[in-house]
Amino acid sequence: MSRYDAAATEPKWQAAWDKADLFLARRTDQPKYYVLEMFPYPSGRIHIGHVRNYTMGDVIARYKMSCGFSVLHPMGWDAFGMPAENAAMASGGHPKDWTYDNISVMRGQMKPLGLSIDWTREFATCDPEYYGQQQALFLDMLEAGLVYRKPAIVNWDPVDMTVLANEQVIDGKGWRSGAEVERKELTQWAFAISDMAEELLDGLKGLDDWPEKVRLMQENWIGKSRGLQMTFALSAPVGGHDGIEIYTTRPDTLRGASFIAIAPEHPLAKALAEEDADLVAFATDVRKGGTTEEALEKAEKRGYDTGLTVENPLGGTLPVWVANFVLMDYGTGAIFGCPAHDQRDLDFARKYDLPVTDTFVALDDDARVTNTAFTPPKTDRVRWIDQPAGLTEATGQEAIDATIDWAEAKGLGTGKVQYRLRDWGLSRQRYWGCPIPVVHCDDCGVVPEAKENLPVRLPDDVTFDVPGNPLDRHPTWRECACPKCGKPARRETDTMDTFVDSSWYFARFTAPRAETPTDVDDAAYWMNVDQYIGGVEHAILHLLYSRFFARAMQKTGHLPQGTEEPFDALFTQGMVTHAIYSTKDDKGRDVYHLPEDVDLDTKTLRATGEPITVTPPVKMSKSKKNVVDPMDIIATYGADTARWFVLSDSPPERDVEWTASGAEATAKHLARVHRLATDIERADRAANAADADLAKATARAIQEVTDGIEGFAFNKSVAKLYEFTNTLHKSDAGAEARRDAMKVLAQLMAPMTPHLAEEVWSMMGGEGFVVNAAWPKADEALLVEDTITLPIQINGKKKSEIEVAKDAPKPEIEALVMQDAQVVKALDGGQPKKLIVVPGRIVNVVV
RNA sequence: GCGGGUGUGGUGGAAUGGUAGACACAUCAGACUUAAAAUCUGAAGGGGUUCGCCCCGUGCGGGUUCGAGUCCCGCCACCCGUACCA
Repeated sequence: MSRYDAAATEPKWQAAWDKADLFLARRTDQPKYYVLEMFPYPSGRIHIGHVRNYTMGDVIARYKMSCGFSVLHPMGWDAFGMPAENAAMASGGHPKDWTYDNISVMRGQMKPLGLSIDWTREFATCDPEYYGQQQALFLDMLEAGLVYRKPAIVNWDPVDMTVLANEQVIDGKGWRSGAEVERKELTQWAFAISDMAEELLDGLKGLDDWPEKVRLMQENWIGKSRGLQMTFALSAPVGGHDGIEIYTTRPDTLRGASFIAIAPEHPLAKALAEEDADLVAFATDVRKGGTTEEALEKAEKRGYDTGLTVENPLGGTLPVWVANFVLMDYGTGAIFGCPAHDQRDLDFARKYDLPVTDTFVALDDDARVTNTAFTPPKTDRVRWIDQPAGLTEATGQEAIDATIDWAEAKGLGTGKVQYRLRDWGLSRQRYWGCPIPVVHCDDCGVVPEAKENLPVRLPDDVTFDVPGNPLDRHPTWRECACPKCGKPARRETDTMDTFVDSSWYFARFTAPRAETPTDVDDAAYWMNVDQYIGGVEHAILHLLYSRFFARAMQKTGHLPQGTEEPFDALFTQGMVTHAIYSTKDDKGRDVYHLPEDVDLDTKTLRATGEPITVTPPVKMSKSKKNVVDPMDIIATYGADTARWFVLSDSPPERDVEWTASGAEATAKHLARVHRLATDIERADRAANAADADLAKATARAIQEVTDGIEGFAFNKSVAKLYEFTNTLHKSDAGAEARRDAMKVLAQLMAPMTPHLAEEVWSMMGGEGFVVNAAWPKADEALLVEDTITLPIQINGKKKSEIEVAKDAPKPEIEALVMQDAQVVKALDGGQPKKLIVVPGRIVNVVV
């Protein structure tokens, strides 16, 4: 008997599929199905997370093909971004070469997986054909008022004189220079996504096939809140200001206000700074550090007393402080602080010795705030102390609404809806991205490039030997003619955020070679994406930006109606994590090592014997070197083993810590299936009584495996396939019955292990390709069981069981239960306190 | 800090509020073999046992229920995101 030879079989079937153009997406009169996995960044080599992601998509794509859909399953490359420039800096090459080389390596690694991808649609976002269309989109969005320029804060490295990504700021210091990073304001292009906040929030309601958690995260990110905007009059006008406009989501706590805090960038703070050197020093000092929300939130809360006061409408005055925790971006850049009911305000008040005034107390507890702010949920009822709107007992939310009404009636302020969502700054001071197609003209100002001049191509002759944007220092690239007046002008040297590239690629796949960003006919046929699959790390930004782009593309005529929500169903797979292995260099910095370079038994580096530090598993990333190359599994055991292996065991939405142990056992199982097929091929046993049992098991397998695929529980489908294989293996049924069951097994395995499935299908005399064969349907009649086993619990613990007819009436079951030896023993002659019969499920006897 | 999630045997995991541990991995035992590999068969949560069974057990502490891995409250640990990593 010959062993199953994956190395020979897999290329054979891949060639056959190619020859038949099996995966070419065609517009037909069948219903269409668009499966998309988030496209990869070409980091160099595929990792196991990719295999997991693309195998899942392939299972769906092949399953839907079998179900009679015309399937679109494309692949491309999210090819712009920082790592290419970092590589150029580190090793002197060119980002373009690095990127295209990586793409070709990764494509070469993906092809052997036998994915049902229409490779004719492949593109990379760094292809001028793609980014040129993106520039056209940008110009249309500019015209439609969806893009504008505004000041934005960036991480500034004062030594390298360059803007840093958040990732490049480590503990508040520049990653290369080590200099303390400052927050600096630059004029940047931004998409007006916050204008669509309400729409984007509202749209979430219809996304029934998205994970609830993703919708929740997006909802919280958009952060709609209703609050009060009001102006506190300054006791004495200063620098042209006679009041401070604040925004608060807790106007109900106005009585507890003990100070006003304004952002260091607030116009009043800036005005005061002109004559106050100490304030300048304070503002400069608190500007140190990175721009992330996390860094800002975790930074020590610090303030500067301006000495100014404002009039409190409830009587008295409040001091005005400049505080580092007030953000100019949100609301009005000014707040009132209520220490009793906000921990941050309380910490601030204790630090600077400001009063703490309770506004409300718990219903059943008069305790006043000391060192922990009292912040019950807004839905809890509390007892109010001298509430401005006159409430005595009410929930926080009721009090907020009442206080806004009260303030509006008294003319103190107005209720206002605010969103946490900020506009999307898209300018990047980097080379390897899509050039922003505008020109700066001394006479005409900012002028859009003419569409006939697109694409604005990146120059190839650039170097990365010094920090900063090579486009900025290129000798000639900036120089151009103003599209409006024709005079010499300068190109914009900023490029676009790479999130722009990934915000419309799904639309481009519907017509990847069109001369316009999309072909509306093709988009109308293929959109929306029926099933989108990707990492949960994209739950907010990428998905929100794509939802915004779909709307923007509709407004600019690039997408048809009905595409506002471009992803009908979303599945977020868990992270593939792995421990990190590191040593220290002579400067005490971490040096990371690949898992294959490490001896885990001795916890040392194989090459040098140096002891390593093992850090608990986190998301695989190239920079931490905690990546595992799936190619060894593919090379050793074949693609089907790799595919089956990543699908089995772990539920797809859960994070998995990667371990390759077990790959061999997977390969053995697939060989066993092949052996079983060989066996069945040769068998000639006559039909017999076991045939019916096998038919039943087959029906159940169809049912359960299909349910698993439909429900993205591939691990359960795999478990059922193991079970069915064991059943078939042990079955005494006749040759024909076993052959029929084996054909079904091949079909059910086909989405997961397509090569082996084709092989077995052809051995069993199946017609054509298994992927084209209609998906098997379970015979309903065979799924029904006549008798069931009913467990008997005594006081909630299982003690016994009885066999009953499926539809046995309750009295009959009760009678049987009362005769059960265990029950008789437990009752000891008495009567049960309670007898609970759940038909078809369980019996509980309470004694 | 904030938002979201996860936690079950040695391991990955299964379980519409209803038999906890399906299905696998690793392990052990047996068959086949001169031997090994491969293959096949079987055992197995932990502890106790008079071999009938009994007790304990789903991160921790409470609660609801005839019945909780599942629902509620309070913790702990880890993961993802936190707007310039992609």
